[in-house]
Amino acid sequence: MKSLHDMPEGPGIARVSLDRLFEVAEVLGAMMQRGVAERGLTTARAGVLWALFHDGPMTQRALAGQLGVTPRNVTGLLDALQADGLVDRAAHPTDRRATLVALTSKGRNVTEALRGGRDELAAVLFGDMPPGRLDAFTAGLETVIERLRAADPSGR
Amino acid sequence: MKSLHDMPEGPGIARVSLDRLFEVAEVLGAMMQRGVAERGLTTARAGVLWALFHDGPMTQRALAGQLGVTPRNVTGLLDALQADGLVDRAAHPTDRRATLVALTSKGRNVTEALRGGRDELAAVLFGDMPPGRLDAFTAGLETVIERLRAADPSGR
DNA sequence: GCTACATAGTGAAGTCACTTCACGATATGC
DNA sequence: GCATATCGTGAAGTGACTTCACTATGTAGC
Repeated sequence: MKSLHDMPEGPGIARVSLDRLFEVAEVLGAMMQRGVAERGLTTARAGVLWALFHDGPMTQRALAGQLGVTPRNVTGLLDALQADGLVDRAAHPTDRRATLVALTSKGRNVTEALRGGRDELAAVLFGDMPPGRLDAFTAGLETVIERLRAADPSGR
Repeated sequence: MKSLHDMPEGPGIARVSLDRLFEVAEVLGAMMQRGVAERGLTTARAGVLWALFHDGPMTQRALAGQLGVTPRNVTGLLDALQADGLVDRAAHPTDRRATLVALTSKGRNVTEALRGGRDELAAVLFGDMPPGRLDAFTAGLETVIERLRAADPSGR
């Protein structure tokens, strides 16, 4: 009676592919962290800027939901971003408990620079890849994402 | 004079691909963290076990080099792993300054379970993919890794 | 053999991302 | 008008890191 674990060397090619995937995740994470640090940010703080950039001003609670972290954590991240003049906390027009968080113009500039960096990286990585191959590759990534989310009940 | 940043929507498909790559990195990271937490570990501690599992007993300094962190940090990680009975610190046979770190049998069992989980995940993700497609996908990943490392002077 | 210098591990102190819990201020349903 | 849910934040704690200083030991060079 052979189970998965009895295989002499595991699932072979599939295992190598997964290892490559982990490797990409690691190197990409390191690269992003470095890019973001160059602009005086951390990945968590950059995530806040990114969310505000894409979805506009928001309540701290909404931001917490968007980022998948606790509201308390958002408070801390915003304290730092506000100290750097990248975001602004304003009174909510109708709910006096809430604060509306928005990017300052400086914050918008920084985030646009971040986006520029991402686009440059995309060009370096994929710019010369023939469309057919790139599409296939991206489809593969999407399949992986899908199955990963399906396999993980903690889904987000 | 058009530069990359003047493009109305950026590099298009390439940008989407990179976003998918980030998404994979994120979801995969979350999944690994969850899998490892199920066995009472953290990703950093699991990394230590993994290194010892693959390369055998090692000096703390060597471990630090392998993991790309400071020796001081390794001390802390090992303290936790030792408290859980997963690793063992023994005197180095020839250098009395150094300690030789090795997996205990419990540590080996846990690490083998981790490996089993990885193999199962690999099977779920790639088990049913036709070899040709899988090879192409993995080659794509390797190209990405290569270029990422080339683009990052901090290379590891 | 002894001095000079490099190296192995760790204490002390600090940063950053995160959490849970408690609490005051406000909104809201009935 | 009052009970109750919700918004943000103080307090306290964890885990992964870092740098710096220090002790104990190895290793050259003379």
